[in-house]
Amino acid sequence: MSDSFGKGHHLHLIDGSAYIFRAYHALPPLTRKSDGLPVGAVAGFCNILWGELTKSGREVPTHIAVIFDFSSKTFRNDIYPLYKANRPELPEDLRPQFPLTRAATRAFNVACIEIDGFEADDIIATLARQAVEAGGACTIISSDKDLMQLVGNGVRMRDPMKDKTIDRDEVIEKFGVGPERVVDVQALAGDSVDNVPGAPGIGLKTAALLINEYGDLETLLDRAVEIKQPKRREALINNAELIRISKRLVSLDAHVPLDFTIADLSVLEPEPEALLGFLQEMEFRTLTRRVSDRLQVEAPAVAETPEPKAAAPERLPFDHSTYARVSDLPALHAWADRIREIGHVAVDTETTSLDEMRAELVGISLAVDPGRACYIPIGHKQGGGDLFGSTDLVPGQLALDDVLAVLKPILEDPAILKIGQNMKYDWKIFARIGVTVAPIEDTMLMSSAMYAGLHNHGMDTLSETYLGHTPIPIKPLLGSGKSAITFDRVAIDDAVKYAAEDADVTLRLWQSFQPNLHRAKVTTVYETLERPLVPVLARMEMHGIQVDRDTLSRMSNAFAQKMAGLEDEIQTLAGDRFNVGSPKQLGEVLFDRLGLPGGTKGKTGAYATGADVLEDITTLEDTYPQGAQLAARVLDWRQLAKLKSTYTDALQDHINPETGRVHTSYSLVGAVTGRLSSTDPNLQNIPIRTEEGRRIREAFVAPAGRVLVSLDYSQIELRILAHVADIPSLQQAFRDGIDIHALTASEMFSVPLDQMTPDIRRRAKAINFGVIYGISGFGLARNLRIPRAEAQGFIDRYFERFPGIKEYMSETVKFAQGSGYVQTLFGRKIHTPEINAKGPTAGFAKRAAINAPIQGTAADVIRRAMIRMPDAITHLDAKMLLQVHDELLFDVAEEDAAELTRIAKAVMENAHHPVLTLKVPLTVEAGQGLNWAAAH
DNA sequence: CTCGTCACG
DNA sequence: GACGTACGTGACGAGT
Repeated sequence: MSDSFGKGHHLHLIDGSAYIFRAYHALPPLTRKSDGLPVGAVAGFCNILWGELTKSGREVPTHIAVIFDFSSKTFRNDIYPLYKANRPELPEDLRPQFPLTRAATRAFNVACIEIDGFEADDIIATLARQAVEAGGACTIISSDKDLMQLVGNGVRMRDPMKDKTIDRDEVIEKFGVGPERVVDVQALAGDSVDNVPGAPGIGLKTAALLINEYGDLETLLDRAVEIKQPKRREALINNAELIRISKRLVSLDAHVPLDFTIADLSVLEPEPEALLGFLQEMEFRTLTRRVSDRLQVEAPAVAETPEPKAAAPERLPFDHSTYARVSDLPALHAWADRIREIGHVAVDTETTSLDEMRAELVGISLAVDPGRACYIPIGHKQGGGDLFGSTDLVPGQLALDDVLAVLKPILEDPAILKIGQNMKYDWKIFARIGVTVAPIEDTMLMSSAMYAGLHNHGMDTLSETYLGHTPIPIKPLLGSGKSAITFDRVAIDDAVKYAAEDADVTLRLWQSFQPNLHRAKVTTVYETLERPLVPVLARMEMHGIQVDRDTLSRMSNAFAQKMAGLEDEIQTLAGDRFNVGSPKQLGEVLFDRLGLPGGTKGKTGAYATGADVLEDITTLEDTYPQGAQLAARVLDWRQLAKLKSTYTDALQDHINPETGRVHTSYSLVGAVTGRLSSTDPNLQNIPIRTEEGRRIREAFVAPAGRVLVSLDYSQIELRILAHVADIPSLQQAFRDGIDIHALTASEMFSVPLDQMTPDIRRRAKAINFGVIYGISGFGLARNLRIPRAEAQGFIDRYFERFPGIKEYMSETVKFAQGSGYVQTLFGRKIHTPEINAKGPTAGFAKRAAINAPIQGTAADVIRRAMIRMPDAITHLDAKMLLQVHDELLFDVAEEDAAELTRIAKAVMENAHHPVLTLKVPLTVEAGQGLNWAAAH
């Protein structure tokens, strides 16, 4: 501990107010159980602060402080009374938490600083300056752009949420100028959130442009008359005083009088009693446990303190040395006995591959109580991973058959719960050796039901977030790259620790999640939409779909030839050889060499060359014939390159040599809305929109004597929208089976249905989709390639015709802002932690919040259909193969095709019953054929 | 390992 | 006359 500050020392300054707001908006409104005191923001604040204090790495501070705003009135209000005048009122349940966050900071034994008349940012500026002048380093932990002017000369920032360092480069990326000119740019651009006026009509982009051209703000104002654009010139000349005031508002005061020195801020260990006392008073169970765990480890003297122990008696630290290795049958039977006694067990399998269809079982781990877990090695091999690793088994392992003789009855026992993290994986591994695991619990799915939108649901995240424990990483065991080994080459002693810990973590997560599932009111979601889908998906994946290698291979060759031809043409047009697949090189050819207009560089400094850009260039035939042709060829080449690399080439590699079929893997938690996602390979994005791409579906075939049947929901999201937004005319149209886009067009543009033109219908269709996505004038304008004003006109008229839509949108956003989540009609929750953010993030969050209930309800509907499907079609020779969001694909014996279509259609159309009655019918369209293209 | 691009609903 | 925007995904090649 140091009582000075200077060279070699490192000061961390935490922007406390920012923490509070992030914490408040990121968490559901938590209250203290005993008296209902709102403490959500305090809880989040403590979690972030504790994370910051226990962070390990090279950037460990020697000195630290949390800085807060004292009040909303500061010296800036004397300069400009309207400063921050349009800030929304503080939420009622947040205000009382402010003093608590100060108390929390002190409880963690961290200096807590606030000074009347100054913003936290000024104090941070002052301390950062002093730190650098004393020869030390300073890291500001905040993502506030107003602090970016301080970066440089030994001062850096770190965004605590993204854990991203903000250095000079990031500042330039954000403001277009270095830190020393940031205030000039801010003074010009103003800030609507803080009510800094700036120059009217000048935004960040223009401001940076001007400052870069003239050097600094004063020079710019002096020479404003030279500016060519009349609007800009007038804006600067007429508002010079306002701009200077703005600069004073955004400039931080680095000379705030302080009654302490940096030396007083040295890092101190928390006093266990004070800290645990505070946390217990707040009734933060998890954090109390986590802190007491940690302090016991680091400060053994505290272990005797009886208080914290009593607070979390059930919590055991993770101790890898207690995990058992099971090498003989008596030991295995002892574990089996304990499992039968308590009726549940956490299970995890270790294998040689992440691909369940090729993975070989290496071992099984079991956990029965927290801290009580074992690993049963079965397939570990000799030879530690060198190239000539033998195929001899390591001695001292039980044989698979002997293990299964004991475990199969347990794994299939309807009275014993099998708990896993991502159970679909283990289910498939066991299924391949003849064991059908049931009933199951899955901590990953529980997390997804409770916390979708807040974080991912991997075991590491869950363990860190809810157990305060970082599991042993797999990387050091397996290595990486060329020298990577498979799990069967891992030393058994290491494997025991790693594998048993996974089961232990899973068990503890399950215990901690159980009560929360009810509290979050998502038990039904978990039990009816998540858990039962596991065996359904596992069977679909294992069955796979037949893909014809020859068809793909022929297409690959044809594509390669066409591409070579196009490449020649492109090189000729360009006058030089370059890599057509490189967007960077292509951009240089188009915009530098050929001098085409419209070249815009993105933030990485590369020209944008996306399809929309290239399409615009193709229209310049008269002025730039060469460039227009080149762009057209590149578009063709790109399409072929995509089809070849992603589909015709890659799919061949995914044909399983044993089954001759392609086995995708669905993720139940990949999408926050509840949609599935598909990987390795992704079979949910096989081409269909272009004729050339569509032919790839001809390679997905039915075996001899069978056919593929495709059933897809017609307009399911629009139907759900018509229901939730309660639009009678749209609902009636769906009931009458009228073309919904044509009807929309007719209502909006007052064109009778029998006089509808394809173009008007196309526009209405774009608007209908836009609404589902949280429409904006900008987005629609870009999609339809029409002026923004016209697009806005369409939207206005749409809202006029269908007022329920606007109401739904604002109600949904309002709900999200109040609660932090939105819900589907089946109760699935999707959290929206960014909904109260400021800036462009808010726009994203709002649109996502509008879309999620619609997309999510549709996802729930097809999940329900899939779960019911197997029982509905048992009497038929048919298999469900694929799901593509609103489509199910079946493989069925020819003679059963008609019956399957009838039944599966009925299951899908009634999937929402009985829990939900919609004011619109759900309809399903069917097709069948010998391949997927023909079935659609 | 990130970015740009593009395939799907 | 721009803070910046349609929603949700996964895979590939290029380039760092």
